[in-house]
Amino acid sequence: MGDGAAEKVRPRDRILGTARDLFHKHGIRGVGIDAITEAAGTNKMTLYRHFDSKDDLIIECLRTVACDANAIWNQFEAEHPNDKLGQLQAWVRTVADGLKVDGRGCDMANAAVELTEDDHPARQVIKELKTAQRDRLVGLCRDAGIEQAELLADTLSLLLEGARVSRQSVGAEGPSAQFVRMAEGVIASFRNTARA
Amino acid sequence: MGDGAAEKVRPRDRILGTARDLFHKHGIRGVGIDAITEAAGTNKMTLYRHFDSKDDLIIECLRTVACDANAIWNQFEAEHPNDKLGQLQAWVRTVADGLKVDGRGCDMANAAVELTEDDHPARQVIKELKTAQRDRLVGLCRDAGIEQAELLADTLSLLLEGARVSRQSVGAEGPSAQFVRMAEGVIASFRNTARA
DNA sequence: CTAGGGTGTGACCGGTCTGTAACTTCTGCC
DNA sequence: GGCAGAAGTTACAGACCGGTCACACCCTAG
Repeated sequence: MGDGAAEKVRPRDRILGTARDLFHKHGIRGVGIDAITEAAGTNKMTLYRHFDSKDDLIIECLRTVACDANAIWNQFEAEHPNDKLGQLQAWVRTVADGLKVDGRGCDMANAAVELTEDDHPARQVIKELKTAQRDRLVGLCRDAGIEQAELLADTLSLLLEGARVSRQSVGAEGPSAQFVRMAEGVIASFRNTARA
Repeated sequence: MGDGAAEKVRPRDRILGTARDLFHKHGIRGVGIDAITEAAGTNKMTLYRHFDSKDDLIIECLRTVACDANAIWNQFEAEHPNDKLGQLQAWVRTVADGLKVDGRGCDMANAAVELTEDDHPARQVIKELKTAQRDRLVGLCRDAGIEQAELLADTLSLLLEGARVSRQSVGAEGPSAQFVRMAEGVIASFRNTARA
């Protein structure tokens, strides 16, 4: 029931999509393989034919998350061509909207919290993808003409990461509600600092 | 073996201490009751005689974490009497040291990430205790003569929260390494803002 | 000495978890 | 139409989970 047109999607992609959704909502450790296959309208054997293990599925999910994030970055560039500062402001706005809409934070960060084993295969993937995101933000800040681009990018990163986890701890009315004001203030502060 | 003097500690306190330690290291969902009782040198029945359930134990652990945090706050006051700005700087330094030493973040925030059920009994406790911490930081900022005390406190909160989760994602050499510089910069910026 | 409360022991329950095996059914392509 | 490969089904293995039970123990207070 209610499947309809979506049925044409390959089982692998259905599994990937629903797993990502369920992991996001209930946490990685809070979702079992059976729940994923059932929600994806398939079965356990098919899942294990496409993915070596749950860990493999987790990693593949994180990659699609990063892929979607990159698509949004590209959208910023398309909507504000040759306006790096506009792209940075779009980033702030978009990210702040996400904070209001979604109660759970960053899938990568959440995964890092949940998967506590130091040698978990997903850990290096998380580090890799998170670092790529940081690099992209640093590049944007640098292109926007900010002197201390790394420091601004890192500051914005921590503010965002903090806002997302704070939202999960104390809710949307907590400190995370001030994210836009903070981010814009920090950006303005860095733009005025030709001295330093 | 290796117990010795610590044997005089009551089972309840041993359970509480080791549970807190294991939860911190491996995450709440990553530690079973059996692992706790074994590490605490006791057994499951004794645990359940002192705590109604695992959820109850989790909540009690979080309370001791908050209690310890409050003790550190009191220490700041004792070491820098009548010097609110000194207390704020001590907070920054202490918190930054914690970032270097400990690879896992805030137990409350981690618990909020792990316990995804909206009505989980620990969630309201987390919210309550986190709010209390925020209030204390706001009070400190206000007493230090900062005009926009709430905004500064919230900014510092998000920076810290973000630094702790970033450390788990990309390691100690990532953005979290700049926490002190960011925090001091933000504080200085708020002190100079009598205008605004 | 004795009574009683706190503690330890081992078995057990029902449930869930990841992952596998053998077999059947469907689907797309020549 | 028929064939190969993908997908579905059922059952199962082995481990672990939170939680309970009946019972034996020990230590201390009276």
